[in-house]
Amino acid sequence: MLTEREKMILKIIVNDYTKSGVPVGSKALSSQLPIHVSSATVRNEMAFLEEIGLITKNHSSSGRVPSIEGYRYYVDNLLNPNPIDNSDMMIIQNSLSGRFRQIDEIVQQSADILSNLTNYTALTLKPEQETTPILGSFRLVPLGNHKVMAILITDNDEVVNQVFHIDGDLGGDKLDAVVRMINDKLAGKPLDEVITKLKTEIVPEILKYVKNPDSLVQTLDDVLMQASTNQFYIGGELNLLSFTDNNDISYLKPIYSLLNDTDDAAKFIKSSDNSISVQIGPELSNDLLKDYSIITGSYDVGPYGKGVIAVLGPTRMPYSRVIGIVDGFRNELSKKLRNYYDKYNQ
Amino acid sequence: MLTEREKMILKIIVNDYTKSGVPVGSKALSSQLPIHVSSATVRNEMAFLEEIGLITKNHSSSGRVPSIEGYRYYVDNLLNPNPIDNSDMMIIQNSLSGRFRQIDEIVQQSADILSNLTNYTALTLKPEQETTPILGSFRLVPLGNHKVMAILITDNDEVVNQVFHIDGDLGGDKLDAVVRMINDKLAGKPLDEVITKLKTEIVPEILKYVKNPDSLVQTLDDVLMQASTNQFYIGGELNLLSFTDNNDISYLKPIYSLLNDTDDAAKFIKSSDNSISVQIGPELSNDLLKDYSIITGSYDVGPYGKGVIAVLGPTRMPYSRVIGIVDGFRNELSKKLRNYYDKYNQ
DNA sequence: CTTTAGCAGTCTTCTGTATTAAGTGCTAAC
DNA sequence: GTTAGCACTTAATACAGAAGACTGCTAAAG
Repeated sequence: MLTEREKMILKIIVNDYTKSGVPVGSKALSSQLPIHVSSATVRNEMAFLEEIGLITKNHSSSGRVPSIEGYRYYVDNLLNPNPIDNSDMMIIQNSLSGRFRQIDEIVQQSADILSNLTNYTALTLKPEQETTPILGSFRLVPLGNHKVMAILITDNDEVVNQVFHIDGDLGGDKLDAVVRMINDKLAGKPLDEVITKLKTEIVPEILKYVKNPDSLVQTLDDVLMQASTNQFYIGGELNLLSFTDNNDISYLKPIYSLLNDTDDAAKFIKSSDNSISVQIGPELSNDLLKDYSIITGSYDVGPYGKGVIAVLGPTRMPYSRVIGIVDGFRNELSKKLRNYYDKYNQ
Repeated sequence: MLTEREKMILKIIVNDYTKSGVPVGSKALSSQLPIHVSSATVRNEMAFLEEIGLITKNHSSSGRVPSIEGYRYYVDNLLNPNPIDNSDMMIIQNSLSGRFRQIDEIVQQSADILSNLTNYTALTLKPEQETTPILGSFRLVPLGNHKVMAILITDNDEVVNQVFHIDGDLGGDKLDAVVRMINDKLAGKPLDEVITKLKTEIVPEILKYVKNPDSLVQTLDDVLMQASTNQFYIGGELNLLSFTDNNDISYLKPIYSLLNDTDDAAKFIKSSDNSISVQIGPELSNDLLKDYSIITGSYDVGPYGKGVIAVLGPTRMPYSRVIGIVDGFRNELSKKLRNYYDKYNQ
């Protein structure tokens, strides 16, 4: 347990350092403390904080910077989240107030807004129910010229489509028969079950109608996969450049490919609980991200599931400001999306 | 008119400099010349080449680098395009040999392959006819739950779709009536004409069937716009970082937004003629690109129009190698796409 | 027992200087 | 026309010294 004064000192160190990026020394610190103590006293306290591992120094005569444990202590015990700026809130509300045709658009745009507000990189994940989505219905629309569009609709408002070509002639009535068969067998079933049944039950049936079902089956598989993997958006990727110290391309490339791999990236921002969580550097257990922190906030669309927004920034980021923004944003987004769902999905 | 020896010297300067990035001096140059002359002689020649503006130096005692005019002379008169590597050709053929469902996929993937081969940034444009595309047909597919998908098919194999919501109830028969009306009036007409007629002729008609046609009309407009603007793909955006000297984010950001603006970027790679063209630095007439060159090559899909592939690299890029790659690539792509069209669009 | 002033010592950063290496231009001889 | 030789220019590198920012420790004061 730290004394009040030690807490104050740690707090100022974190605040100063995240603002300036310069290690903070005893003199500057003592002048900022609300109680009057000399720099020598502060030095004693700092020596103690270093001993217990909350701060470190770069070399023997430099100021101190927070250690990972120091950040953790700060985030858990010291930080009081800045309430979000009025102007920032206006920006959020304005950008979310436009017309949207699909959830994807809102969630995608959210990534851009969030990255603009923070000047970091933002990641957003669409709302998702606890259970696997359920196949609503399935369509095949002939477009003429051997082209067919496959459309898949899930119970959570997701529409996935893909155009493919079919060899030989296939009349609209045959397509209708295939569609009826598939819907009879699979509508109302969870997608993972649909995926397995596609191979075992559907393919043999399709053979009755279509001679060469390869492209149809492949397309079915594709749209199913697309509907069942969780969609993931990134905003402000370029900002990584400005907040990474090591401005070296060979260093950044693997980070970019990490971010663009949906599965990998999604696992960093799956927030366990209901609100805001902060993961700092090594806590992300990926060596590439050891100098970065991720702040995740989940947003809640009631019966339609939960989504996640997240900000990726340097470990030395102004946590209280960013947490305030993420919190404000997730609340607005929840509101907006509930509205959207209520309007169209009664 | 330059003498043979002057040409050789200029050629070696460009070759050396594009390879190493280091200004080239008289001594290194003389040792590379096929005829034996002393460095002093070379110095005399270089002084002349500088006088007529083909090379410059950074400071009074540095080696020489090609000027923009020097590059231009080299590209126009000196360069003999490397035939493409066998291994590179294999890579191209392999990546283009997979199954593709839509043109977009091939063209998009081409940008990635091309950027990988060159380590620069690649831009690709879909094939386009000389005349505006023609509206093939138009569909509205009810998806249930107030959702409707609009699908637009053009005569050049383009399929554009968008989901929108419709207030109130709108039975399938009403939708069918709207679709029939639109197709009757507009099918077979060029898209630009369709766009203007949408507002004047179609909207009043739609009002007969739908009370609140806003979202429908907006969607029609969107898909039309999407189908009539030329699609544009970028590969290897990140490579910009590694070949830009000034690794400064504030310098790169405007370039990225320039590249991501379809209209702006497309105008740089509209190639006038039928083959390969090279635009060097200031010739691009955009100050942001003054240190970059663009090599464009058009590919030809016969009656289905022409597309463009392009490579964006630094002015000091190995032109002969890159030109070889672009040329090899456009030939393969032409073949592949003709194949594709022949197969499905008889 | 805590706080403080003072001071020696450490390390970074900045500045100026010297040195080296690469390359040019010019001149005079071949 | 070509070449050798030399003086001159500039960038890059290395080094030394000074300044500045801190720390840790000690000893005195509260």
